[in-house]
Amino acid sequence: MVSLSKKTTRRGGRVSRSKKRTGGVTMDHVAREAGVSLMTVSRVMNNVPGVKASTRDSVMRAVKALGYSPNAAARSLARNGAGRIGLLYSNPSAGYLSQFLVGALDGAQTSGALLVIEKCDASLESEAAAIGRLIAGGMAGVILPAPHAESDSAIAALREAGVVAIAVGTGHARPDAHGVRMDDFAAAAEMTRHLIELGHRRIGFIKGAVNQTASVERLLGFETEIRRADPPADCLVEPGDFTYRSGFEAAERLLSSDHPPTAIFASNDDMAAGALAAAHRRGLDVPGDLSVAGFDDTPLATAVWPELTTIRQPVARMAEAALRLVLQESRDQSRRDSRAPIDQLLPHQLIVRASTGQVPDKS
Amino acid sequence: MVSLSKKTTRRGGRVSRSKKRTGGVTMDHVAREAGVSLMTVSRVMNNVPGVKASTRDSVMRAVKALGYSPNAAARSLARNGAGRIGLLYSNPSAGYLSQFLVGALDGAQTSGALLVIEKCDASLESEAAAIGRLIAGGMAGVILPAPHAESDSAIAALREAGVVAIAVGTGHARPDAHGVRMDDFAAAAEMTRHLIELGHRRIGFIKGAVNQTASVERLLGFETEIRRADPPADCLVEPGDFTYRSGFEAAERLLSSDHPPTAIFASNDDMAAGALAAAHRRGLDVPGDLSVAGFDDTPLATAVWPELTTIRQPVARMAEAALRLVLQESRDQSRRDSRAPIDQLLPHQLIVRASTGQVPDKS
DNA sequence: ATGAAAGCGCTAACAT
DNA sequence: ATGTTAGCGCTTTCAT
Repeated sequence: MVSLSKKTTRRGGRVSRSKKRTGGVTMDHVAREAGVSLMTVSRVMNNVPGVKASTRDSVMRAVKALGYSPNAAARSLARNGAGRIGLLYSNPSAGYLSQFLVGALDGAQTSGALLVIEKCDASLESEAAAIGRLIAGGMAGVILPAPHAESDSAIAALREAGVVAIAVGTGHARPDAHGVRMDDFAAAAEMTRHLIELGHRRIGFIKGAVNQTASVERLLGFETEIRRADPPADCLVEPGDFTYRSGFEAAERLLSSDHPPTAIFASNDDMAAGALAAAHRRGLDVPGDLSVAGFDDTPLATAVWPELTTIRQPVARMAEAALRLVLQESRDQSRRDSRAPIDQLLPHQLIVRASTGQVPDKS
Repeated sequence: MVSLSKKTTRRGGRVSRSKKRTGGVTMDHVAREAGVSLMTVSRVMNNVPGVKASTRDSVMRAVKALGYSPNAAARSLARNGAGRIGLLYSNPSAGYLSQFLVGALDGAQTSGALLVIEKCDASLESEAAAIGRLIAGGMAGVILPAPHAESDSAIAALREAGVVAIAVGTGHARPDAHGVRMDDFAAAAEMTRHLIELGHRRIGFIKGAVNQTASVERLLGFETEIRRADPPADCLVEPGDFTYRSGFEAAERLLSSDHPPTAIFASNDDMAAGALAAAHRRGLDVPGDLSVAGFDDTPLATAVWPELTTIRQPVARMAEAALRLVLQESRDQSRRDSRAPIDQLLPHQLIVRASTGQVPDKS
C-alpha cells in the first residue's frame, strides 16, 4: 500500500482499458513525480504561502517535466461555483469586442474561472433580461464592458442580488461598482499635445456618444490641452456617436467651414475612419493636407489607409484585469462586504502612425 | 428542514453556513422535485432514449419550475474530457472573429461543451505550437476557422493525435476533415446576378487571399455568371488579400483604367470598404457613379457609408454547427473511425443595402 | 510545513 | 425503464 496502491484504487480494475486520455497528466502524477502529496501540488499551483521553497521548486520541476496544466473544470467544480463569472455584451460590431473576449477568455483560463457570456441588444429591457439570466445562473460576479458599465439599473440589479459587478471602460470611477478603466482624460490630452507639437493650431474634435462618460473625459482632456497651448490654439467641436457615419458627417461639417481645421481628432477609430473618407472625398491628402487621429486602436486603425495615429486602449488587459478583480472580490465578499469600490487604472499608449503629420505650410 | 434532509447530509453538518450559492439548483433538487432518481434526470437532460414519456415530462416540469440549468464544469469533468473542444484563431482583427466566438460560445453553453480557445499568429510554427497545446490539453476535437481550416499540417497533426478536426469556411469539402461551410460559389454568382440585373455590364472583381480556397470559389462564381449574362457582360479582375488596403489599391487600378467598370465586387467587406474610399477620393458618388458590393456582412458593412450590399455569411451559425458536429463526432469516433468526413453546408443570403444601384445612364 | 478525507455536480458502467 | 455505485481532477477542512 505504498504510493501506487492509490492509483489502483482510483479507477479500480473494473474498466480495463478505459484509457480515455483526457489530456494526460493530473496533479496526482505531478505529486508522485515530485515525491509529495497531491495537496502540496495544489498549494504550489495556487501560490498558497505555507510551502517550503525547496518543495515548491521540486514541484515546479515536476510540473514542467510532465507538462502539467490544471483542469479548469475540476477547479471550478471543487471551488463550488465560486469562479462562475458572467460577461454581458451587446455590440458585436465593436472592434472592441473580440479583443475583449479574448482577454477575458485568456484570464479565465489561467485563473480557472468559468466564463458565461451573455448577449443582449441595446434596449434597456433586453439588458435587464440578460442581467436576470446571469443572476439566475448563479454568477459570482459579472463583468460589464461599455456601454453596460454605464447602466445604473443593471448595476443596481446586480447589487441587490449580491453579485459583484465590475464596470469596464467608464470615464471615471463609479460609486456603486468596482471598475477597470483607462485614463481617458490624460490620453486625449496626450493626443492633443501630439497634434499641437506638429504645429496644428486649429483642431477639430469629434465627440463620442453622449451617454458614455468616457466621451466626456476625452473631450475635456482635449479642451484642456487646447487651452494650454502656447502659441494659442483654436478648436471646433462636433457631435458624434462613435459610428463611422457620424464621423464622416462631422468631418464634412468641419471641412466645409469657412476656416477649416488642419487636424481632426475623433473620439474613436470608427469615426476617424469616417473622417478619413470625408477627406479623401474632397481630394485632401492625409496627412499632407489634413491630419486625422483616432482613439482605441481597434483593428480598424490599421485596416484603413493611411493607418491611424491613435491611442491604444489595453482592451485585452482590461478584460483580464476585470476578470481577476471580479474573482477576487467575489471571493472576499462574504467577509467585509461594505467597503469602497476598487478603481483600477490601466496605462494607455499613444501610437503614432501615418495619419498625422506636420501642419501644411501656410494655408 | 423538510425536503432538505438530504441536503443536510450532503455538505455534512461541518460547514455550518457554507451557503456559497453556486447558482442553486442541482440535478439532485430536480430529481427530488420530480420524484425520480438523479440518473433519470441526467438521462432526460441528455436526451437518452430509454425514458418513459410521462417521466420525461415530469422531469422537464421540475426543471422549469426550479429553473435548473446544468453545470458545464461538472459535466465536462464527469465525461472525462469528452466535450472538451478547442478553437484555434489567429486574426483578431477580422470582424469575423467576434461573431464566430459568440456563436461557438453559445453552442458550447447549450451543449455543455467546454470551449478552450487558443490563439496563435500567422506563422506556421506558431500554428503548430498552438495545435500542440490543444492536443496536450486533451481536446476531444478542435474547430479550425479560416484560415487554419486550410492548413494541411494542422489537420494532419490533429488526425495523428486522434483528435477530431472541423474545418470551417473553406471553399470546398476537405478529404481529411469534417467541414462546415457555405456555398461561396453560389453566393458570388448571386451577387453578380444582382449587379447584372441592375444593368451593369462592366464589372470589376477584387480577389481574396490566394491561400484560401473560398477565394477561388468566389471568383469562379463571379466569372461563371459574367459569362452567362445575356446582353453579354465584361469583367476586370484584380488581386487582393482581404485587407482594406488591398481593396483600396485594387479599386484605384480598376478606376484608373481607360474603360473603368460601373460596379466593383470585392471578395470581402474590408476590401469593399477600401474600394469605397477609393471611389470617394475620386469624387465618385456611390452608388450614383459606381456600385460597390462586398461579401461576408461583417460589422464593417454597416459601419461604412453608404452601407454595403453584401452576402451574409451565417458565421455564428456556422460556429454553432461546427461545435455540434465536433461534439457528435468526437463521441462517435471510438466506434467507427474511418468513414467519410461530413460536409455541412449552411445557407447564405444576399443583403441589398445602399452601395449598389442602377448603372449610370450613359457614361 | 505537509497529508488525509470528503465532496463539488455530473455521467459512466453496472445492476435491477 | 429506472436506480446504484464509483469516480472525473481538484479544493476544501481538518489532522498531523
